[in-house]
This record gives sequence, C-alpha cells and structure tokens, in this order.
Amino acid sequence: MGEHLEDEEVGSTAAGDLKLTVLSQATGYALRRAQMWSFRDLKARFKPHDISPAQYAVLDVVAENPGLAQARVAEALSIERARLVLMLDRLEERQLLVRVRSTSDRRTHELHLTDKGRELLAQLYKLWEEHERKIEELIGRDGQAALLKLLAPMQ
Amino acid sequence: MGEHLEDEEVGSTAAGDLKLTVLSQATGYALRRAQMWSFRDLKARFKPHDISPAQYAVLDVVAENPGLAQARVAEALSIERARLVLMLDRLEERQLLVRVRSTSDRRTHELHLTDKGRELLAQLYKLWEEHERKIEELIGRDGQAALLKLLAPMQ
DNA sequence: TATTGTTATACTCTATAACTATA
DNA sequence: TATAGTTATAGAGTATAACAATA
Repeated sequence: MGEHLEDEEVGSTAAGDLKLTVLSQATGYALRRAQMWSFRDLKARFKPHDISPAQYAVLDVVAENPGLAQARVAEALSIERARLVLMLDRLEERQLLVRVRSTSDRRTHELHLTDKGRELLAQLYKLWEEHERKIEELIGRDGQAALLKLLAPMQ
Repeated sequence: MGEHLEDEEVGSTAAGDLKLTVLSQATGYALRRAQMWSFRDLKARFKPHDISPAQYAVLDVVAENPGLAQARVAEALSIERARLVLMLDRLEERQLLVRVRSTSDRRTHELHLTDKGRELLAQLYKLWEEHERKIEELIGRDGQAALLKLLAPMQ
C-alpha cells in the first residue's frame, strides 16, 4: 500500500464537479457513507419482513444467547436500555420474542425467541448473507476480510 | 490476506462472554460500530464549538464551493434538502454563513461562509486532523489509506 | 446503595408530502 | 412542467433524567 495518495483522483468526487478535497480524504466521512449504503441495502432486503437492521441485531443476539437480560443486550449492541424497551415492545407485540421474569433475579427479564421469531430469523439470515455477498462483489472476498480487520480497532 | 478466518477469534467479542457469531462477521455491523466510534470521537472534539460532524461537512462544502445552491449541497452530502433548510437556519443564525438570493436564477440561494465561518472552519479543520491522526494511531497510515480504498466502492 | 426495567423529554436525523415562487 | 426552497409530519435513534421494584 502506498504511503501517499498522489495516484488517486483526490479533491473531486462523483457528486457533480464539486470540490470536496477535505471530506473526500476524511476516513470518518467515508465510513459514514459506506455504512449508510450498507444499511440502505440491508433495509431494502428486510423490507418485506418489516424488520430494521437494528431489530435484526436484537433478534440475533437473543437467538445466540437465550435467556439474556435486557441490560446485557443493550450493552452488547450499544443501544440505550431505554430505547431497547420500545424495540422489545414491538418485537413482543409481533410475537417474535418473549420477556420472562427471572426467578433468580426478579428485576430482570429473560429474553427468548418464539418459534415464529426463530423462523423469521432464519429467513433474515439468508437475506443478510445476500447482503454480505453483495459487499463481496464490490470489494472482493479478501477485501471484505481486510476491511473487518481494519475496522476491529475502531469497535 | 487469508481466505478464511479460522485464525481469528470469531464468535465471541469484547462484550462479556456473549455469543455474537453472526454479527461479529457482519461487515455492515462492523462499519456501523466503527462509524459510531468515529463520530463520537469527532463530536467530542467539536463540542467546545457546538458543531456537529454534519454541520462541519456543510461548512466545508460551502467553503470549497462558494456560491453553491442549497440543492447542490444537499445532493453532495446526501442530506434531504428539507433537513438542510433547518441546518442552514442554525448556521445562518450563528452568522457562520449567508444565503444570497441568486440574480441569475431567483429560485436559488447562493451560499457563502462569513469571515466568522471561515475562522471557525479553520479551527475545526485542525480538530478534524487530530481525529484523523487518532485513526492513524489505531490502524496505521497504510491501514488508513487501505481503508479509504476499500470503502470507495461503497460510497 | 446499586441495578433493572420503565416512562418521559428534548434533540437529531430520515423519509415523505405538499406548498410557493420561479424557471 | 419541473426545480428550489420551505413547511409540516411521522418514525427512528441518541442522550438524559427520574422513578419503582429488587438486589
């Protein structure tokens, strides 16, 4: 990898013939645009199921860690626990998961997917794989692996 | 770069001893977390100036393209033009930029930074550079260049 | 005292739709 | 007709604070 970027067309972007010297070199801004692209793509794939990427993340964590308390889920996903309450209300209304009051610590709710939730998640998982394959098309399999490694220190 | 990830500790993360097999391999999710980290860092640096990363982007585009119409700015930054109106109200109130009705096309406003706006932007630019250097510390200069290249197809 | 789930509030952002003035 | 700027609204998401039940 070159140390400099002189070989790149820096200072102008696809957005017309605007000058964007600073922003086009901003890592954070590139991350934001890439993330927005990714979420828009995933959101479109999930749309028939009326599920957001954030809801998918919640369903997935609960599926992989049955009985988890709300505060743990919020922590793991960096969602405010106040926000998670509303998300879980939605998911519980749709009978995708249930809150079960814990007998060992009566402050907490153990979260479990319902059969319906597991069934939906299996379908969402396929769509997520399609999304990942789409990224692979764009930057290659090695690129995708490299990207995950590069992003790791920023998690 | 290896084709597989067997050498990586996949399936568990720093978040306690939770299983996160799927999410930890999701490129989109990694992008989201990295972007959130980046914006939180930049936001903290900008805090003394009460400027958000989004506002910084607007100031920067206008600075680099004086006289630009609102719709062009919205387009370039993928901000809804309805949203941009409110952002510009804020920035104009603070006398960081001005809207000037164009004489050639009286529908449009030409945007220009004020001296105060340019002065502030110069300070923000230094903070943005510190932010970029922070990323460089985390993933190295080559890593940063590689990251920008990897993200390019997703812009 | 501390934590869990909850309710509430303010602000930002996304996504639309509709209106007016201009072209 | 189409475009630019504006206003309005609904729904996410972020960031806090406070409260009751429980530890």
